Amino acid sequence: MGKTTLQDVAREAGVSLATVDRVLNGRAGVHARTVEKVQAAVDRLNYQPDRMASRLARGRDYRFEIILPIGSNEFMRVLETEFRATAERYVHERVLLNITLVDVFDGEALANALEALPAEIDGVAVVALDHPAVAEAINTIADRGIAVVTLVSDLPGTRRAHFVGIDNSAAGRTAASLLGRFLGHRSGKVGLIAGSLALRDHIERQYGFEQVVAREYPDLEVLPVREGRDEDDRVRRVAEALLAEHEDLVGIYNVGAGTPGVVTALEKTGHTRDIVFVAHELTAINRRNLIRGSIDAIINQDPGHMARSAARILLAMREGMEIVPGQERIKIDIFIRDNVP
Amino acid sequence: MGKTTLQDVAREAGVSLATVDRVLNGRAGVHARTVEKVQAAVDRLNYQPDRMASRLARGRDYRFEIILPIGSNEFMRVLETEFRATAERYVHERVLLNITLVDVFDGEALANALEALPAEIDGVAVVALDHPAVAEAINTIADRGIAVVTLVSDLPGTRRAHFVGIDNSAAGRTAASLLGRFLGHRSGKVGLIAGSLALRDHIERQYGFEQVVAREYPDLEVLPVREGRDEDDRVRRVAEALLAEHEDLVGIYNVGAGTPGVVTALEKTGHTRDIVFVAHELTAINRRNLIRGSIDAIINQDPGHMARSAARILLAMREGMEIVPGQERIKIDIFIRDNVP
DNA sequence: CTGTTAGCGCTTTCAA
DNA sequence: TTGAAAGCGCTAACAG
Repeated sequence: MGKTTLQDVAREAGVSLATVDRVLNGRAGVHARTVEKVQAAVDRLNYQPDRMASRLARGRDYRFEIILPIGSNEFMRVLETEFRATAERYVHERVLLNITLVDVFDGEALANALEALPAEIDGVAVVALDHPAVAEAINTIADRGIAVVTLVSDLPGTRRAHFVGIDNSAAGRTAASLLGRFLGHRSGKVGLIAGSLALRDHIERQYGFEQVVAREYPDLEVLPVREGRDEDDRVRRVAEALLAEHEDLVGIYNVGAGTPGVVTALEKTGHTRDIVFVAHELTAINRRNLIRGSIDAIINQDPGHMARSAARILLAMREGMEIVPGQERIKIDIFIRDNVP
Repeated sequence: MGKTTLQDVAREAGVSLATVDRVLNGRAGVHARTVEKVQAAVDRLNYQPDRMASRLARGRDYRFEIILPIGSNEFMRVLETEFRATAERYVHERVLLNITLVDVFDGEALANALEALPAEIDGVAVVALDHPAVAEAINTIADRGIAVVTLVSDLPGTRRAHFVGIDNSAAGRTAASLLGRFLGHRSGKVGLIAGSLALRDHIERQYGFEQVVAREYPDLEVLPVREGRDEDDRVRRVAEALLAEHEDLVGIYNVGAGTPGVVTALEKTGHTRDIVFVAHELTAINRRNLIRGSIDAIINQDPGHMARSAARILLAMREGMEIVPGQERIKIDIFIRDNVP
């Protein structure tokens, strides 16, 4: 029961309301002995603060910064839209979400954006590139007392408090399973296209994929990964090269964005039926291609879920809720032709 | 901005706080002309109530009833656990979730349980059987002013306010796609086992399944559905019969619960490798069998998500938020051997 | 039918 | 270093 209130604690500790508030919120200027007395009372009564009341009384807004990749990557655009929707919902609860777009493929730029953040902000969610400058920037602002949450692509080893995203190794393993089973033990080569080898989520997917192919589908040969920068056109050229160079290509796994590029390549060369193509992220464009049959399966991370989770975690950390640092795993959805929403 | 408060509206309308509160919460005893004045002021100022403040001030608890099937159906037990967890989280927000277990396969019993609900409760979530008595009971309590939400299995045509669950036709279609593609165009018979033909979710899955097989996999013959009552033992016997009667059986789709029964049948007859088996609900037991290879794919509805959604909707309806009556679609998750969590 | 008033549990000046 | 008191936006008696 949330029955015990601040009042009860104050009485029990023999101090005033304000003092209890001070120790509970770690505000300075309280005698060590008093702190202890209050702590003891809190424990004894098993006091649980009422967040509704506290938010009401505070009046001030929370400010969070969301840093997303700029560019044509459709998934990121959807994610942005979801964050805007989340922001709207939260506006009535006194929390402000500000969205900033930066070039994530440029480590220095990302690091600068991070360090340029005003000191008053309460937290930041960022799609992180695996670059030394970025890691350093994250540590810097984390030390400044800002809660940092990595989004989509993690940066373990830094002092980020949380990661919100899918289990990318599992996603890669799933891609391999799907591709392998859809192929029905045909043998041949499989091409992999990633956005960048400095994007940890892509690398993890690749590892997961290769691991399952090695174990379960030894008749398949995984070609060396190529980079497509998550841009349709660049990805298309990579796919075309793959198709031209390997006549025994039986499958393609697009690890990152730019799926329409692969579709174009497949269509132009007339390979939509005989090459199994597994992609990521269900966007409007991918959805259409899935239904038309140019994509065999899509492995998805739900952008709405991610945006809401990130906002919730950022807020929870600021409100002093007990958040176990670590990660919030967003579930993987799989779409095949007949279950697209 | 949620800047405008009740005060502002009161001033603008030239009435008191209490009167605004009355019209906003639809309480009786307000002159029609006053109501209009207030409404006008609300519209003019685009007033948005502050739910935190209102919950704080109200003090009273909301009471919701959750009615779930009793029995060994593991998915339902997990759903129950999730509801208990949700209840715990909500206790600090002044909402009480009470869980009642009934035999859902017994329409009369379910209807009685529904009608026996105390009049003071604010809402109920129920896994509905497609039975006339149940439909009537739902209408009765809905007319009594209680918000009714159907869970997992819907009952359209009644005055239930909302349905929380997956798109079961899509689930059935997905099962067919997976089974068909995993079979790689082998031909033969496919057996379907449902819990009961009076469970609408099972029927919808069956339809979706048959539709895709007819359209995409004409070499597959879908056998008439059989009922397994969602009980492991009964399901096992049905599966054994299927196996014994059709030597050209190539696939099984278990539409409802009782999946361990199918696994046992498959193992005893040595058919774990050559028969493709698609099941529903990722529970601890199913998970193990998936990894061991006795199940080829699992289509899941996330019980945690369902419990949280149901609670949220029930609450939102009571707090007068604008909830579009209809359905809250829970996403379908697909699990295959390499992505089980 | 309508207004006044006292809180809900917490934060935040402002004094002491 | 601590306490008293005034709200935050809303609800709910209780008067009028």
